[in-house]
Amino acid sequence: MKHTTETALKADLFRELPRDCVVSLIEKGSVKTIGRGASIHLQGEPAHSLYVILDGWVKLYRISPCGSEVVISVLNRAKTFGEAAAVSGERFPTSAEAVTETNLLQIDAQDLCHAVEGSAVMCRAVLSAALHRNHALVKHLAQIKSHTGAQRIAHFLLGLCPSDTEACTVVLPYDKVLIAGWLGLKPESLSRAFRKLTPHGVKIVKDRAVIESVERLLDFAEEDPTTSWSPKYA
Amino acid sequence: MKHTTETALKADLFRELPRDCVVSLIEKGSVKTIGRGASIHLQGEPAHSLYVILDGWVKLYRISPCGSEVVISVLNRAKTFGEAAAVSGERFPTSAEAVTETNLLQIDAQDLCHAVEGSAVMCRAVLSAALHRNHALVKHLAQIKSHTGAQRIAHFLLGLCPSDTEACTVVLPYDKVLIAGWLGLKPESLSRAFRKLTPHGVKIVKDRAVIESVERLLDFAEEDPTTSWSPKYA
DNA sequence: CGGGCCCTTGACGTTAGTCAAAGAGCGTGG
DNA sequence: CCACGCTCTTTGACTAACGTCAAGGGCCCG
Repeated sequence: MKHTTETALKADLFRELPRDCVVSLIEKGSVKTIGRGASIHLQGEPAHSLYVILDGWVKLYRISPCGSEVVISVLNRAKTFGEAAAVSGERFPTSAEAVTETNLLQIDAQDLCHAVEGSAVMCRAVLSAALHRNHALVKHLAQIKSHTGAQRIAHFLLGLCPSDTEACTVVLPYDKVLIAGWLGLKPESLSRAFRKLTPHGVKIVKDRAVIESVERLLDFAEEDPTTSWSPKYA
Repeated sequence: MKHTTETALKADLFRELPRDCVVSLIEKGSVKTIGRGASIHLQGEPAHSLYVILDGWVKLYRISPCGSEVVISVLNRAKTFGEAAAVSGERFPTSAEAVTETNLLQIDAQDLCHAVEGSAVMCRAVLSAALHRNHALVKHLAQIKSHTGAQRIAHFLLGLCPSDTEACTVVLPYDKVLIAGWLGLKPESLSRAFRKLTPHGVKIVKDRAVIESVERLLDFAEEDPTTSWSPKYA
């Protein structure tokens, strides 16, 4: 249990809070191990809990009226989800599902509510988490609206690169079906879009991406789609 | 000034709060009238203020690295923006611009911070506003990812309809360039997509949309794009 | 060895963006 | 009052981006 607490303390939601104010909350939670593909909660359900990911990957998604799945967010270790809905007594805006075998810490909404009521810093922490989520959504939305599939992949890969390298090889963190969903593409389109990156110095080998030049990739990622078809740098 | 206060009290952010706790905050704010097309704040600026729209329309948008504008949100009377960034001492995640002549109440971030520190309900209110914004973003993102342009327009129009009618005429709330931006389309595509709604009982006349049957439009809006091209209801 | 599942590829259709042009409203100034 | 210029909107022709359907290869696991 010690280990659980240590991991949970590093969660984005908790890391800036005084330790003692958080530990009691964490220790009220229960740890769950769930298998790949298992559902954690459903969109529209009352938000009975907040979750902290101790290990593994979780996707948040919505099912549209016509039945297709839309990936809203993909989270891993030390990320939390459900906290905003939990404190407000609302319903989950998305469904959540494990995409790998996953260890979760589940904390009761009421416990969180009490903690928030008892402590202004805790309230601020939840607020700050919501703001960051918001910001991430806004950025993602902007990407989807203004970049082509290949450019979105480029951004995705750049996000996986260590910041100070010029050439690097990154491991794709989850399977390509999920990457496609996250980037708003079908798997077939993803596969083709990967190949459009070849002339920009990216090779995909199984679950690895070999990037020749981060700078070159960034140029491509932020290039105006309008200008791309007439490069004539000859 | 009485009138300003009354309008501001109806803002989504304030309406559930005890009146006296809000009035002093509102009265610290200053009213501004700004013209169509004028900038209110820029993305990346420190969030010095929270704004309440007293009258008019405001768009929140981002400029992508390649220079294109992405509309994130379009707001009108009694909506607030900037509050989440203001209380967290962050930077604005978007730029804001008036799309009509607009009256704004501008409230200093520090005043808001003090109010939040002094009152748990106020903190909850900000949190709740952030959550709703979040939810709206998630829904919008899901729409963009899973519906065609014409279907997004259909949803947009349905959102303008009074809830209990079968046939109705709605006025488009702002110009078509902005509607296009909001729905993730170019004006030309919007114009063409409008025409695709004709067989589903929608006519666009100037700035009005005449809807023959709300139910029929809803069917179209939520139909699986896959099945749409072979309806053969003959 | 066989059955899934993931991933890729090809052929084709749909959707939306680009470029160019022209029509419709509207305020201004002659 | 009308001509003019302006912006918003529509249209046409073409292209790029993406989805769909179908097929096949690689891989893991029973």
